[in-house]
Amino acid sequence: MQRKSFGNMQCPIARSLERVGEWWSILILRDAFLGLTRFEQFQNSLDIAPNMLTRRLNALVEAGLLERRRYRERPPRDEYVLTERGRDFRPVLWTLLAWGNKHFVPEGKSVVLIDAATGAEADPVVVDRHTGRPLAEPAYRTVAGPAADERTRRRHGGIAGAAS
Amino acid sequence: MQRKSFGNMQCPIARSLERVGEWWSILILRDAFLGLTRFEQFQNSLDIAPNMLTRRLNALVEAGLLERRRYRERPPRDEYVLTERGRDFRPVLWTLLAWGNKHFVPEGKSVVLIDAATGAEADPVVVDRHTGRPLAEPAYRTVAGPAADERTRRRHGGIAGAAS
DNA sequence: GTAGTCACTTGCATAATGCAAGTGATACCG
DNA sequence: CGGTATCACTTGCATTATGCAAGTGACTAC
Repeated sequence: MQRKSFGNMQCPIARSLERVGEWWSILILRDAFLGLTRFEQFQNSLDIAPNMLTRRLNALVEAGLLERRRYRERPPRDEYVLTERGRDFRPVLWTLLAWGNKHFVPEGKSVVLIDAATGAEADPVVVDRHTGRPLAEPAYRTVAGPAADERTRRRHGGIAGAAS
Repeated sequence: MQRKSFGNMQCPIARSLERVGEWWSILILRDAFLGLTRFEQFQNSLDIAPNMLTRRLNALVEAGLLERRRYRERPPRDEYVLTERGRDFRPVLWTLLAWGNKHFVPEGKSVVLIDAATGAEADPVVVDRHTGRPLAEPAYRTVAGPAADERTRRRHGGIAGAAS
């Protein structure tokens, strides 16, 4: 009985989770954004068992989020650096950070985002790039796209561009 | 050997993952945002085994993301509706959607966000609420907050407001 | 030549996940 | 009244995944 795969679902959220949805994966990415690159650094930071770290790093490399790069020949030592695909994951971390800070830190914030220029705390919001308006219902909603199959189309109202 | 908990880590991302980081949880939330409320609806939509669905729904109720509400007395039947905490999770789904659409849908987009007023496709970006500027490095970065412990402070540069 | 660093692997226990099947209360049809 | 259907689950049991502890191998530093 293997864990059911989300990879063959059409939904882009499901596809994303197929890559980062496992225990530890997102925390590894978080640390990669903080500048960690080496096995030992991740292990110290996360307090994760080495076999788990090996599996997750391999999976993230496999998924194209991290790149394994040799930084020393003898003995052979690799470091793990974010690819473009990996770096594009950053907005997800920002929204997770904001959500966590709002709901799960009763003792006060331990990590905050700041504007490096002013030092002021930043508050991440998701907006539409074109209009600049904050995404919110019902002004914005998800619809089935051009490549949607029957099941997806049934879930959502109509298809993009064909909204009455 | 139980799965290691992220709940006692200070990081708000880890705290968040403690609530939604399990397999299926985020997809259940996705469906809740699409308007699904009942056990059978989730089961049909997700193609998930009923015992798994029971466990995840209970966990999400426990974590305060969903609320169990009786909609019929005899036989007793409950529906699951998003709480405010659950609704606040929406931005995370938007960023996951955008990331998935960019990287994992070679056959074309199946789900897109649209501006309901114009029908135009929306492109989610994360900005600072105060300045409106897109979050990006190095203009914005995470720092240890007021309630940070030693470990957190070591990971990040300094503390908020104390940036030189 | 002993100890330390670094990135792992191996062995084995426990937990999580998953399928299949069953349960119980009720409604609907004939 | 009997049979089928709906709905939200449980229970049983197999298979993975996760995790700790310990070991390995190739060096480097003292």
